[in-house]
Amino acid sequence: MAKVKDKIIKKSVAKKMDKKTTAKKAVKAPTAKKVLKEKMQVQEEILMQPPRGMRDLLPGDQPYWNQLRRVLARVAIDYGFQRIDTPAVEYANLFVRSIGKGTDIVDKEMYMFTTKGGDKVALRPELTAGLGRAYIQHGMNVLSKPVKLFSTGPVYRYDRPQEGRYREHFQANFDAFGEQDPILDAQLIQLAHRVVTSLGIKNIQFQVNSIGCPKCRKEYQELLVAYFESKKQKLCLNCKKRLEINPLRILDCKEDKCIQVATTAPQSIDRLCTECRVHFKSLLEYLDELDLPYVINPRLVRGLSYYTKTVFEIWSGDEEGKKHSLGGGGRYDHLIEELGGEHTPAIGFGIGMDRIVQEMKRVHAKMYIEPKPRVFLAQLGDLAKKKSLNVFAELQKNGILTAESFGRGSLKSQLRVADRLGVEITLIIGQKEALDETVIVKDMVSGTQETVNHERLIIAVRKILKNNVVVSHEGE
RNA sequence: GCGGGUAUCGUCUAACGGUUAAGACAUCGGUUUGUGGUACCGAGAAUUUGGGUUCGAUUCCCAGUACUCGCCCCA
Repeated sequence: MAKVKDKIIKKSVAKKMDKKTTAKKAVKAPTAKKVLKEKMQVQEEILMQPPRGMRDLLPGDQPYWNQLRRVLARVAIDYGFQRIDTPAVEYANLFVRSIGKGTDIVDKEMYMFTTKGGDKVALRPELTAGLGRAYIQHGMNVLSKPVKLFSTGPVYRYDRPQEGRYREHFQANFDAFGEQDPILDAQLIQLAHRVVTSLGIKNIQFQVNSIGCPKCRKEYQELLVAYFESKKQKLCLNCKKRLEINPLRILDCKEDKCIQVATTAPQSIDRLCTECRVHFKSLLEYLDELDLPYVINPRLVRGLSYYTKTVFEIWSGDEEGKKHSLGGGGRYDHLIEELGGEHTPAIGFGIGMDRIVQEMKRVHAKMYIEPKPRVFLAQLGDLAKKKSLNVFAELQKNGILTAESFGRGSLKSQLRVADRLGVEITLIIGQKEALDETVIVKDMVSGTQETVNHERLIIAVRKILKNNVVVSHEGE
């Protein structure tokens, strides 16, 4: 924490001060003290760590994230989804209306605050609501249907952090507006499947269910409440409360006794109205046709109240039989209407990017590694140092990715860095070369080097790189 | 929000209640100043915070914090 770092600074500065005071005179002591004090104050203020549940995505993790981003972007194009970005902050009411009162997300887990202007706003707990808002606001209903939107970004939930569960996490959303045909449902599941499998994640399972439309769900819910009322004594404390607020979620309870009660409870898929039953049936037919790994889970409910008909989740299983939820979604045929738009059937799903990355690591998935520089530029002496910035820019302009360590003085230490980076060529500019307008081109593999004029530099570099590529291809 | 576990350099690990808190890896510098590797030398770098017990706490006790596991919930 902050005080740890204070100590560190205190200690190191104190030590340095000792050295200085003994070596020279105590002239600089007051400045050092002042610097120390300022540093301590700053570190106290910022605590040297982000708030609870927030974390950094460090460079070491980025190859996984890059791979994921690339796959998402590619799949979005393939399936005709267009990118959209909406703000992380929206009016709180948007989420209260869409996700629904009585859900934990809204009641317990939403970051809400009042702005200086007095607006009640919230950090988005999911992406769909904002997309719906944008859809209405920008009149996307006039676009040809379905309107397919793809979005990624941070979402926020005030949870207790755990592994794979953060207060800020990243979701990717695919949503299709304006089409009620169940083939869209199937296509979206296919898309989700494509995303995870092209990342190398295996042992995927989809769970699907239908929770009906408002009409048949109401009848079902009444039936369910009646059933649970009769068995109320056997339910856990939480579920007794749920009976009042959100009875569907009792089906989802993990308590043994509730599971027992729930297994014999009436199932929503048995109580669907004709329209919903037909919809669900044809979805299943499509899924069978696609040969996707799915099971029907009659107890799958989902925590957001805007869902209708189809709901589904993506799970992956590990060797120990543990299952990890990667994402989920469903149909929300009435959300746009509830937000004040015209009747627009829609379906969408979100995946947790953090959890996907977690899975990628677990299965040692392929990562996307940025191209590495194959050339290093070393300089020696003041004049060469000045020249080197231009040479560097020249190389970049010609598409030659170049590394450097301009801050280092000795040629030896620069070559050491070059060696560690595994570059194939090191360019050396010393005092003499700077005056002659030449550069030493050193082949790091053979160790040979030649001095070339500036004009011939790019050609010389390209020649060596080209030869190396041929060699390495033959080697493979 | 509730319960359990854990906490030492950047990382991984050591230290009968008494050490100058040790080592490895990594980082930086050097081995006569314009050439990589190895080797060798050197430097910086930690007891999560606050209390208590004790002559003395990294070590024992209590609390806070963070991480972690299970619940709740979810992605």
